[in-house]
Amino acid sequence: MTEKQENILNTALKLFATKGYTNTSTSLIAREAGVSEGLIFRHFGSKDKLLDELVNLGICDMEKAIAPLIEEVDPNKILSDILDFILHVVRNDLEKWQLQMTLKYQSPEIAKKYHSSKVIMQMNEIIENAFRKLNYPNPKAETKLFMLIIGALFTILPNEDEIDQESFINFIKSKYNI
Amino acid sequence: MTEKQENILNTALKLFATKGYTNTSTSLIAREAGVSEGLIFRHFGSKDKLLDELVNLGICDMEKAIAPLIEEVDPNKILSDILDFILHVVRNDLEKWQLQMTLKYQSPEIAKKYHSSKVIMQMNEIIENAFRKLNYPNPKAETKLFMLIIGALFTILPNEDEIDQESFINFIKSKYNI
DNA sequence: TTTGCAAGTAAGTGATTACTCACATAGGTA
DNA sequence: TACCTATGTGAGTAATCACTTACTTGCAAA
Repeated sequence: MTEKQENILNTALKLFATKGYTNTSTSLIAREAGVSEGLIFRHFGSKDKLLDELVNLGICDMEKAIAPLIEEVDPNKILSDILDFILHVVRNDLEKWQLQMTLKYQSPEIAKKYHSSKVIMQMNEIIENAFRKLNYPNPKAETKLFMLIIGALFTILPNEDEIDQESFINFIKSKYNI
Repeated sequence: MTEKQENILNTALKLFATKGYTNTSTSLIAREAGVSEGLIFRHFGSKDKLLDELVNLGICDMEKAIAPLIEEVDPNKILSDILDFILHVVRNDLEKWQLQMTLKYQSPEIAKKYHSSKVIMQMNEIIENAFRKLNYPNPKAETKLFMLIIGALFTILPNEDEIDQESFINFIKSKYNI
């Protein structure tokens, strides 16, 4: 992985996440990344495959992020950690994760691949297990709602100031008694 | 409003909602609507203004939809009716409402206009008032969460079968004791 | 030293984009 | 009848799109 390759990936990630996939041209990516447009196609083949590559990298990041949760036994800590993680991401790593979360509006086919990936299934399992341990009557639906809330947080939190972000996360925690 | 004008509006609404704004060309709209491409610009000026027009019509629909809620006094009925309305929309009028709900991924500027429109503020008020009547300790945050859930439902419900749709809505109702 | 190959570029390609313009057609009014 | 205006069209426009091609450059192995 050369420096220019990384430039392309970082730039594309930023632009896809902020402007959207179809709204971002390959010529703009090249210009912002400081490379010739042809290089994008030399390394990644097509604009589609470039997005695909970013999603794959996102899946890797996701795997690293949930790794500590797999061994965690306290269900309350699991839910709490996830919400803290969201807050951390929105403040520090937004672009990287926003792309994954808004993927369904960028490219439905690639989104499908992502949402049926092993990590997402694993994430589901971890959360469902937590709700089961906590004796929630309907852990499956509870998980679906929790995942829905997490995803939507990425679309509203970035527009709020830090205080509101934190107090809203704390409010959600209180709804789950954590 | 001539028949061809309405064709353009209906077709654009369908395509913007399903394919996305930037992914829908004016030539495709014209072809699907059975009119010449020039007519779109004669009547609406630009692709942007066409979207704007659709959003304005959406705001009108929204006003009609929440009108009955303004006079409703039972807070539980308000929340319940809103969730039922979501279910009804997803099943019968999806395209029309999906555009509004996914607007932030289509055109951030126009989305801003929509989300700061009078109707949305009113909707917020109605829900917040309901939570206040029900003595929820934090009605403002509760409203934000409720709106967040409603918005996100438009992105996940359409992919599920009718039984799952209904049971998930009922699950959410049960979370609010309705 | 020579060879070979990956990295990188500049200048293209045809297709498609949003949009314009000259013109045709109809229906109502003076 | 003559004229006007709104509705509508088809063939354009320049710009931009994703992508290709012919061509360097730099570096490492033979």
